Order: sequence, then structure tokens, then C-alpha cells
Amino acid sequence: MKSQKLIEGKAITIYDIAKEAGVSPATVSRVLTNKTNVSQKKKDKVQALINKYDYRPNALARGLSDTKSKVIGIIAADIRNPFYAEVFVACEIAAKEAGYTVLLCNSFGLTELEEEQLDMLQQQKVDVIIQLGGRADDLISDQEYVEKVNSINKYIPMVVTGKLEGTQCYQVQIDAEKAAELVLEHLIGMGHKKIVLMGGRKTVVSTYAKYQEYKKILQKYSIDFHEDNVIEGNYDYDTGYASMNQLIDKKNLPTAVVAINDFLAAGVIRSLHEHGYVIPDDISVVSYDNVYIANMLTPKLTSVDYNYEDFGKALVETAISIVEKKQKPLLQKVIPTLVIRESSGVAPMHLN
Amino acid sequence: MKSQKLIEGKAITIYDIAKEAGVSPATVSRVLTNKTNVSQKKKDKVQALINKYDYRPNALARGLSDTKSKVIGIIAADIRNPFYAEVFVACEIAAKEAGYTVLLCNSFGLTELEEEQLDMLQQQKVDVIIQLGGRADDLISDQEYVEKVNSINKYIPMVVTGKLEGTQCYQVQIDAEKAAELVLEHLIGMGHKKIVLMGGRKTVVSTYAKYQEYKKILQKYSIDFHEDNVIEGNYDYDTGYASMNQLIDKKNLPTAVVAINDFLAAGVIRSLHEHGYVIPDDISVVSYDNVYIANMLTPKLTSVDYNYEDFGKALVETAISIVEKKQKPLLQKVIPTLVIRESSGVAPMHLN
DNA sequence: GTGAAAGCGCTAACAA
DNA sequence: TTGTTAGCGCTTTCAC
Repeated sequence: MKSQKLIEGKAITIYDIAKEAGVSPATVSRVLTNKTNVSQKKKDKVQALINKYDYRPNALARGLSDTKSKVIGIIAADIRNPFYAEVFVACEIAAKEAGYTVLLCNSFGLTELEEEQLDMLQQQKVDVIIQLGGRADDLISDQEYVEKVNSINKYIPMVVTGKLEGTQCYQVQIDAEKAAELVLEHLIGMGHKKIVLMGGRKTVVSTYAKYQEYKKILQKYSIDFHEDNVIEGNYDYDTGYASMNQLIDKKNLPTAVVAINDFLAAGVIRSLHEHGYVIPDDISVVSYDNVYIANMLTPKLTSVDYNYEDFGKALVETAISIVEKKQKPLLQKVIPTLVIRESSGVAPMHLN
Repeated sequence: MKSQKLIEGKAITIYDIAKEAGVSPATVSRVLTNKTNVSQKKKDKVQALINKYDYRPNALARGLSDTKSKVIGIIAADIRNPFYAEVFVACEIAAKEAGYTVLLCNSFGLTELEEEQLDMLQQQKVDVIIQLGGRADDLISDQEYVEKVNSINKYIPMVVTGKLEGTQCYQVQIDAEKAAELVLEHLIGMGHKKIVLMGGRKTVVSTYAKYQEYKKILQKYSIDFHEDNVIEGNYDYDTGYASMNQLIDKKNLPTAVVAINDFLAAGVIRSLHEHGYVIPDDISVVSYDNVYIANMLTPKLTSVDYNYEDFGKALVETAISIVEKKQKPLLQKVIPTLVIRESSGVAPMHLN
């Protein structure tokens, strides 16, 4: 029953095209892949049929036969987090341009799910996996997870946004030190000396890097470092709100707060509002990520933009390079930019 | 070179397992699919090997052979919009439970991209496509798109969140009328009579439905309808901000604003703040979607929750039912719920 | 430049 | 219950 016209619900194949064009399936395949030479005449003929029937080669069959599926698997911690959504979209666009498809799955930060998703991606025969956040962002790599990744790595290369000690994963990171530097120089330049770091856990590579840079910069400007000025916590709105409330209760107000992300900053802002403080006159609030909420808060947030487009592009280019056996450095960093809006200003004089 | 132990970088196959277990590949396949009966003894033996090698069947080969890939394609307008992110995540979870994988792509609301994504999904041999928003949400269906969908539909069934006149798509919608009713009864119950509908275009089915319901409810409570009280626009923060500013300039303040979504409401709130109005004492603001920002604004937003988990589940169940030839109604609606927070209150007396 | 044919890893129909 | 075998739709040697 092969090579027949479009039966209802039956997709046409390379054989149908070949038959009608009076060539062999191999020739059709050649014009499809555009690799070997085919005479212009046959090429045109085949192409015409392809257009006529709106023919699309079966990606499954392709993947099966040449063991390259042209699919990039992406594991994100949580796509509902706009940070990951931005990165994912950037990856999707970059991948599409290179002729690749992306397959997304969420791990919700659960090690167990992360491993399951790894299995799923392997099963789907993706060519390479990009992991956004999750276990790969831990400062101390989880040993069980490292083993899992190593076993996957036998077949599928991986790119991660953090690091994974003891694995062969490529790393494409946002330059967290640079991000911290941008924020701190901005604040210090406006006379701030008492700066609180709020939110995030030092067990996360990027958070730890920011913390280290903070100490370094303070030293550079001969400002004393106090452990009190670093308040660890989660990465969400509630943490920002609660932490700021506590700080206010203690009557130990800094002149500036650096929130680990925009969500947290939103909580900080709410707390300050409720207590009647004016931003940035009484206190400056800045943060990282620069997702759309930075623009929606009152006052609008000064935030470090991670250049998502570049980040996604670097991630995907690296992934594809590995698949196509091209050289890429094992570690790359993308440079962030500071976007200054309304929430940061000169340190209040009476506190200096 | 077949049936050999794990060569570096070479995944093991059903043949490897079969050989080592001393059974035929078919038997291994049987325990994998768990359909036909296999003697407990062989089943155990095979299962043991599967565990030993952490063997995963090649999804491509599976899809090729039985023409079911067990993949659901999802086209979202923009995953960076938390509304779609919520729905997508709900779909992903529901799909995983049913043994399906989801393949996401963004159309950014561009007809052209939407059609390309459709092609891509067809090429990837997804079993069914779920379209979230986009062209399928137009009140008047785009004829070119309808044709495209019809041509895809010959091979792949589709589920949409809007409608697509002239196609065979199943519809799973949020009950927009109910959503509007919830909001309006809430406001009217608190004495509001001058209620402005803000944002959204009537060319979108769900927006249009809300508009119709608004007229209906006003009539029910014998409140005069004024076309002025319906302000169309986009679906974003800036639109809310600008529209509210205009309203204030005109000194034509209502006692309540119903924003088409939480983003828009955020803009409205900013505008009101800047002009010194107190929410909800001077004016109430409510909206639709109830994404996380509703909780992050000051005051916290009263918003209609679309019950994303149910919505995603209904979408996926419908999709799978079609694939598995089970009966499902062509049109289903999921019922929303009102979440009352701080932004809505009794209408100011002096305006009544 | 082109065709024939093998094979990618799996499932399902058919025998036994 | 189990094995044999024929594809699924494509790419890729290998001849010609």
C-alpha cells in the first residue's frame, strides 16, 4: 500500500514523492538534506512535489536512521519563573534558527523529577541537554545527581548554567561577580555604605559568587563587612517581605538593600511602603534579573539585566557545537548590564 | 555488531536485553508495553535486565513503528506570560501522569510563526496538538489559518482554548461569562454602579464574552449601560496605566475598574497611586487571571482564578481521549473562582 | 549523479 | 505464552 496518493489520515512519504518524481527515494533524501549533489533538473522536480504536497519528512524516522534527532532537551527549574521563561524563549529562538527543535520539561527543583526528566529526554533521543538551574546550580554538587548525569553523559552531552563538579558538562553562566560589581559600584558611587544583601542561599553557585564579590568590593572601598548585613533566605516575594519587616523591627536600617531577584525586591518594597519609608529617599532597593515586574513596581526597580537573548544564544550555540563536534570552551560567561530606574538614589545624608 | 554490551556512547537496545535474557525481542517488547501476557518468570528476568542496564526504549523507534509518538504538541502564544506558563505546567503534569510527553513552542501571536510551528509539530509526529491562545482565540477566525489547521487536521487532531470556526478542533475554554459574572456580582453587591471594563479587544472570544456578560448583568440589576465605560486596548501594564491616566484626566472616575488581566490592573494601580487615590476606598480594582503578581501588588489584587490545574487537566485529557478514540464533548468549559483580596471594597457613599 | 539495499530500534501480525 | 518476521520512513553506504 505504499507510494500512493494521500489517503485520508495517512501522511505522504519520501516514497510517494520519489515515485511521482520518477527518481529514487535516495535522491529525494538528498535534496531534503541538501548534502550530496543532485542534478538541478531532478532537484527542481522533487522540490516542486515537496511544495505541492506540503511534504515534511518524518522527524522520527530521520532521528532513527541517522541517530541525530535535531532536538535539544531543556530542563528548567520552573518555567513559571520569568527568569527561566526568558531564557527558554531565547533558547527556542536560537535553536529554531539553527534548525533544531527544543523539548522543555520542568523539574520544580526536585532532584527526583530532575532525574526522571533526564531519562525522558534520553528516551526521546534528544541530541543534547541544556539544564537551566536546578541541581546543576548547587555549590556542592549532589553526588547522586552527578552519577546520574554521568550515566546520561555516556550518550548525551549536557550544558548547564551552573556547574556540576565531577561531570563532563559544559558551562554557560551569567557572570555573577560582574552583576554584583555593577550593583555595588552603583550604590557605593551614590554614597551608600551600609548595604544589605537579601535573599538567596550561599549553597547556590551564583548566589555564593555574589556574596564573595560583595566582600571583595567592600574591601576595595574600605567599608567594613558585617555578617549581619547578609540575610539569606529563599528567592521569593514572601522572603523579601518578611526579611525587610524583621530588619525594620530591629531598627537596624541600611541605606540600601540588594535583593537577590525582582520578586524578592517586590516584597521588600511592600514592607517599606507599609512602614512609611520612601524609596529611594530613605532607602534604595536594587535587584537582579530585570524581568518585567521590575517595570511594574512602584517605584520602578533598578535591576541587573542578564541579557537573555545572548544567554540563550550562547547556551544553544554551545549545545549545537558539541553535537556537531566543534570546539567550544568548557566555561563561558555572559556579561550582565545594569538598568537604572527609580528605586535607587543617593544615600540619605543624615545616615552618613 | 548488534546485540553487544554497552559500547561507549552506544545505547543498548531491545536486542541486547533479549539476548541476555534468552528470549526474543518481541517478548521484551511485551514486558515493556505490558499489553500481552508474558510468563512471570520471563517477565522478571527481563525486568531485572532492564533495571540492571537502566534501559529506556527509544521513543523515536517506538513512534515510528506504531505510529503513536505519545507526544502532545503545545503551541502557546507566549510562555513568558504567566497565564500560559501556568496552563502549560498544568498540562505538562497531566501529560506526564498519562505517560505522554509535551513539546512546547511559542508563536508570539504571529500567524506566520503559528503555521510554522504547526508544521514543526507535524514533522515531529506529535499525536495531537493543543493550542493555547493565538489565532484560535479570534472571534472571527482567520481564513488562511483555518485552512492551514484543516490541512494539519487530516493527520493530527487539535484542541484549542478558543474556537476555530470551520475546523474540527475540540474546544476547552475557561468560562468567561462565569468569570465576568463573578466579578460583577461581587462589585454590584458592594454598591458599585459605575463600573469600567478596561483593556482587551472584542475581537478576542473570551474578551467579547466578558463584554456581553457585562451588558447582561447590568441589565439584570437595572444599571444603565454606557459605551464610555468600556475601554478597549491591549493586555499589558502600559495599557492599564495609560487608560487609567486618561480616565482621571477626564475627571470621569468610576467606582470600580475591571481590568482584563492582572498586568493591566498593575498599571491601573500605579496610575491611581500617582494621582493620590486610595484603593479600594476611592475606587476598587479587580481583574482576571490571578497569576502571582496579584499577590505582589499593593494592595493585593482581587482577581478571578482560572483554576489552572483543572484547565490543564481538561485540555490534556481531551487531547488524549481523541488520540485514543474515546468520546469527549466537542466543547467543555472550566469554571473559574473569585479570589477576594484587598483591592476591592464597598463603593464610596458620596458617589452613590 | 543516481539507484539499490541495508539498517536505525521498536511493535504487531502471524505462526507455532 | 512465545518467536519469527515484516514493516514504520528515513539516511547512507556501496555500486554503477
